[in-house]
Amino acid sequence: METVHSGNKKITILDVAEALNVSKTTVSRAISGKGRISEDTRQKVLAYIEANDYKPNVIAKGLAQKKTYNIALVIPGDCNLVDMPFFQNSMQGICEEASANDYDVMLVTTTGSSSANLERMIVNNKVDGVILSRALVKDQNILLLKAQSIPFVLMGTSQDAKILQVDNDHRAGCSELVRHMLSRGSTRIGLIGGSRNVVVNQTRRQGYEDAFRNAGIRLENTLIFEDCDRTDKIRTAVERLVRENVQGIVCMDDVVCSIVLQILAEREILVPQQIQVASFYDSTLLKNSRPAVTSLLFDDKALGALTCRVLLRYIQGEKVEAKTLLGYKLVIRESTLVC
Amino acid sequence: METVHSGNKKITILDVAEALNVSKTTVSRAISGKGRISEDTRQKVLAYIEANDYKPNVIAKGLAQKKTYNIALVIPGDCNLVDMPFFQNSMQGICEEASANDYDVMLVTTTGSSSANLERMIVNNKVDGVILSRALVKDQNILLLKAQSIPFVLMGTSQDAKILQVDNDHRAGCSELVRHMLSRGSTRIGLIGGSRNVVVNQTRRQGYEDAFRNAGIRLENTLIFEDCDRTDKIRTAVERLVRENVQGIVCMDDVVCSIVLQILAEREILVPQQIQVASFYDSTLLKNSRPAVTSLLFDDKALGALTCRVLLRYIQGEKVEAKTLLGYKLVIRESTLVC
DNA sequence: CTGAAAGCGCTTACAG
DNA sequence: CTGAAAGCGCTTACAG
Repeated sequence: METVHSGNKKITILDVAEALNVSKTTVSRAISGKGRISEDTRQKVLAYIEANDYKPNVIAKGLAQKKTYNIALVIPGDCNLVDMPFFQNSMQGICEEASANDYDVMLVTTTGSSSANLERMIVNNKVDGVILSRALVKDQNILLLKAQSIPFVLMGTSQDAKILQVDNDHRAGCSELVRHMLSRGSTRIGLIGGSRNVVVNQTRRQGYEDAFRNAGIRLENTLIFEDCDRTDKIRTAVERLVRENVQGIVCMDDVVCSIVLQILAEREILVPQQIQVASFYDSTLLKNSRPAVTSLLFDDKALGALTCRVLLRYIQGEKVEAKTLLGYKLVIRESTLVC
Repeated sequence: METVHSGNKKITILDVAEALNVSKTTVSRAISGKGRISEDTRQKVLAYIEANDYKPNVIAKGLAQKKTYNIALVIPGDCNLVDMPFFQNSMQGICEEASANDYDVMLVTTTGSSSANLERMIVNNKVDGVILSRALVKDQNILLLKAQSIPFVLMGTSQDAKILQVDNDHRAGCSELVRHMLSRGSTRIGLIGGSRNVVVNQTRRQGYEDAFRNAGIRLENTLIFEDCDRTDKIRTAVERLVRENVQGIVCMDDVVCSIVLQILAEREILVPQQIQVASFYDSTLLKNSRPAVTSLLFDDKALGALTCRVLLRYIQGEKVEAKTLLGYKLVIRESTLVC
């Protein structure tokens, strides 16, 4: 049993079987741990494999088992800067978790309307399951995945209880943030929201509403601006809110927030003295802003890892939670500190 | 030849062969287009496949051909916000190009020091080639890929001429940008640069130096600040440059630039009247900044697509350019418009 | 032009 | 406890 590093010729299961004078079956069993095998031969095989650097061909293994050991990660091709840290961080969590379970991650980008790339991946049998990284209100990808009846989990929230979901608890988080602002005598807190077609924006809005309800303060619809996905719309919203004499503005995300801060600065409105400002999502974008902005902090990497774990468990036939919510951290900074 | 949509039982090559009373070989040939086959039977097979929605199992095909029809995309797990649009956009270009060639993209995140995930992917035989999305000066991944002698192309620049490379022409772009600033009487333009361990930062610096050389202006090393990867370092650099009475500051990227703008604003230094500012990289981050910032614009999606195309051609044994540079666009905005 | 057969590198009943 | 054989779904010399 000598160690041979014979260039880059890949060694196969047959090679190790012959070298050890056992059958392929035995080698396979030693590796997989399935089936009866004596501890002796098992160690012998493992030692040889270790010494000769044998790596089973996962593709062949998959073919025999009708598995691929791949999962697909679907990310929207059209997301904006503010969403990127989320995708980036969750992506890393997913990759690491997958790796740890000997799975690999296939990347699929979809463009809002078309799920063509995802469909191709599925009909080509290249994946055992799928992670969706964002839900739209009417989601093509979800429709497709259900039709194909392929295991998938949504890293986000859906009204459809039959869909496996893992998400940050945006609703509770946003509610607590707004409660924080309402608790200091303020009753008029405006909301500048994002696209209503994106589920998470709806969820955040619900959190906003919860806070008012819990505090027994009447919700004024004139203080809520949705679909603010462009600077001009945000500008209009800010101007209206200023005219409405709001005591605070909550922004759907950091990009919205940085624009809001800028508009307020132009109009020489002091934050937080005249108007408090907070963001529902904390990225590095606001790290250098003055004043520092109160916002919610989520652990996106952990979210990705957990989502991946749920999918893999589901694929392996284990029982999984239908819906899991992860915690948040309310980070109070200067922008909501009224003296 | 009736169309059957029999639930979700996947149909195999054997099924279509039997239905048509031909051999698997014939079906295979009709699909691949390889080998002699009568146009008649070819059409017959193709029609049946179309009607019955047969999709060849790419995994099995790959096993037989010792291919995977997958490529790996390596992205750094530790990149900061400013790099994300680049990764996001190039990623999309890569995915689309791969899809168009019936290839799929596997995602690998690496953490500076460790190439473990990449290595796993390779020894597991899961990919035919690799795209590297960033080069470090001492790059672990490159070392690994060379050792494994697996096809790869770098979406970036390397001194090593033996590495296939596709990159934006950062050097020419940066040179032109600095020339633009020098051409208006200014001779003292400072540089605030990023990590010296990242190759592209070196390339940008070369462009900066080229501009001085071409203009016959002496380069002052006291105006060059590198490794400015934290706010405090940037602050120090800006303060020194202000004391040096520079007429302009070029920033390595948009994050650096937005911080620089902020610091100048705090000190009530007018841009561009007192100091011009420009960025070597244009992202959406500066879209809303006042004044609008002059910077370079690259087509990252096209870069990704081309990189992917080069890799696929190389894998298929075609001749490819050793190094390709893509163009840029100098976008002149208010921040460098001195009257 | 077409097909039988061997093979890609594994797994897994089945038999012993 | 171990192995021969069939099979996963394809491709591709080889022979006709």
